[in-house]
Amino acid sequence: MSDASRADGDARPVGSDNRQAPKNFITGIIDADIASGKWGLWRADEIKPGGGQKPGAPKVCTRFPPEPNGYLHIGHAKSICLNYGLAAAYGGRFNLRFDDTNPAKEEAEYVESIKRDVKWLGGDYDGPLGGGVLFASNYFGRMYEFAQDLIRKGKAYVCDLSAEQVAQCRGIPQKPGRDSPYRTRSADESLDLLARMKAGEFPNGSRTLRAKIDMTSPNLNLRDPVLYRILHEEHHNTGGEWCIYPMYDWAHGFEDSIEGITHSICTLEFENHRPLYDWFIDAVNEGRSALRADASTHVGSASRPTRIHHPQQIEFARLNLNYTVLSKRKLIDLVQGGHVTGWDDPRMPTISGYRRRGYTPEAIRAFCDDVGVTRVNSVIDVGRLENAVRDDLNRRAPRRMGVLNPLKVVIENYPQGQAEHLPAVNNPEDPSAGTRPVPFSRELYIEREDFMEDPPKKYFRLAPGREVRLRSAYFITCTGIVKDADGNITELRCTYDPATRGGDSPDGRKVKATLHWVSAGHALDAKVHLLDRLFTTEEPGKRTGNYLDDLNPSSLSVARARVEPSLGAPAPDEPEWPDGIRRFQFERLGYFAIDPGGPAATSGGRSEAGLVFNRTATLRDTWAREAARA
RNA sequence: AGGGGAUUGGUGUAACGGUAGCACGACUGACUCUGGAUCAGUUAGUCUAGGUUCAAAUCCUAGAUCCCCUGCCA
Repeated sequence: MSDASRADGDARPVGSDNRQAPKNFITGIIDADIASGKWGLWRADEIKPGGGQKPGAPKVCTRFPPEPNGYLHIGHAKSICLNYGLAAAYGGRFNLRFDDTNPAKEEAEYVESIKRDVKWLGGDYDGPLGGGVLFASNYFGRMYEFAQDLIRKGKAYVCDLSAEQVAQCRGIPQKPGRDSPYRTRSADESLDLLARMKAGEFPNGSRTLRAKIDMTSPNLNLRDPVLYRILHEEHHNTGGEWCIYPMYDWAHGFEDSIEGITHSICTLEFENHRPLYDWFIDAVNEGRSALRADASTHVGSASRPTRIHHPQQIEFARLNLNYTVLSKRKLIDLVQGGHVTGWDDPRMPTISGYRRRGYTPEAIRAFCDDVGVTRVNSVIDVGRLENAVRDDLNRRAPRRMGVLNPLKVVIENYPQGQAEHLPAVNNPEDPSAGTRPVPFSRELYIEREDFMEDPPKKYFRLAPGREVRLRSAYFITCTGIVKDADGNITELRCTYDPATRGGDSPDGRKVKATLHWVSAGHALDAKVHLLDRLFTTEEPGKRTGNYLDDLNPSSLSVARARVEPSLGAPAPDEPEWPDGIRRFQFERLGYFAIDPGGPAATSGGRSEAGLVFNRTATLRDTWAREAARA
């Protein structure tokens, strides 16, 4: 669906770049539907002005239907990419619809965060392919009419049983349930009671409206499911208008029906619900006249309305990641328990967390394409996500130098008080990125780990008497070590070879290592958040039953770094990132993004702390692997 | 008296009766002013047992294992 290799960095949404959606079993179903003409063709009057659908092309409509009761996470990203990507690949329509049927748990704040995250990811819900932002609550009136219709048809009844009694009557999978004593209540009485439930005459939990299906069905969802419950609760959209709210199962299929969704894509656990959704639509359609081909002019009549649209539900396996928790409950616990700083903590697997950490939407889309879409429960190695962001940033992120753990180096033969600016390549993957001047002087900092007094054989970096290259600068040779009273190395004395200016030796002599560095007098102070995985085990909680036991105590450590001065303000040749987040590769260290702060950030905001970076990902480090093996 | 799904290298995913392929990882090597990147190569798989067929990952039978379903959550 997306082209993660796009280098121009513009903000085109997923899939609008004419690439085919990755093939999977869902595209197979859609292709077959198109071949059979199942969903018909776009009519001109169905396409909004400027819409991306073509009249006469086969109709494909998808949607992303989140409940606004939390922030979106990487699992939702898979669904967004899938649904938007399908609409894009087939010239269809994509709706963002909030499933806001439970005001007790939903908040407007979440609506805003979800819109932002979907858009950032490329789900362009109000662009050419988008059907806009929609709400289930906008359909409450029609759903209520459908409920009345079922009551009149003898297919639903108001039940006075308590929640416990309903559960009791439902039975267990191996045993049939029992009918509610209210199952035979007259339609007129149910209609009256439902109206009074809606008006708020009864307390929460006192009655429900239930479908009259089959209390002996092996599918528990068909044992007279609850359609409406009484909830005296203010709704973010409808206010106090309703004292009853539809259950998800009752509402969801109608939401898709009303919006003309053709392919209603959801996760595997809803497969058992599909017969119920089909039953609801069929129950409404019973006795109605068929849609005609010229449906635009066919409105039916009051006594015999036309049938409602019957979407096709398709289930796929949700995303699972190792070293990660994705259940909404656990994410809420992490936030409310103070184990992270908020929903957008850069260690969180939320879209806003990844954004703040420096991940790009292109990388997340590439990852979603990469893992594919199937009906098989699987666990994806989180390393693949990390690789996706490395892969994207390697091509696009400008290189800079920063020293996380500084060790002072004095170049003894470099004139005191002198400084020069050496050109450094901005991106070896992209020659057009040019160069930038980097100041060099007598006193420098290098990474403490880049020096060893007594190095093992495979250690290539600086050591007494050894010559290495300073990236884009000079060859230097270590001539002395300065230690404090405790024997800690506090400073290195080196000499440089003026003939190697720029990093090349005219005599062809080789060095085995190139080090990053900064000029002590020119470098900027920066705070760097070194972020690591939030959990130390592949399946958090597997061992003890409590996932919090597997929290990684060192998921966040803070480094006081020294970085090159070009980082202070956006350089003119710095790439423009559509989301405004400045991302870099610190040479030999990894990818880092300037922390944009966030509503939940209590520390780490730029204003109070100066320059703050979040480490997006480390570079692959074969030396670390080698060292660990020894 | 249960019902619904799923099973291909370490991981993920193709192959829809006709050469088991791709990606990631791992391992070798080359190259390199990032121990990065890149390039070349190696590695390793059809849940089990029967059956149908010239031919089975694919069809049939039996079994195994895993996931989902007993909210007035979604």
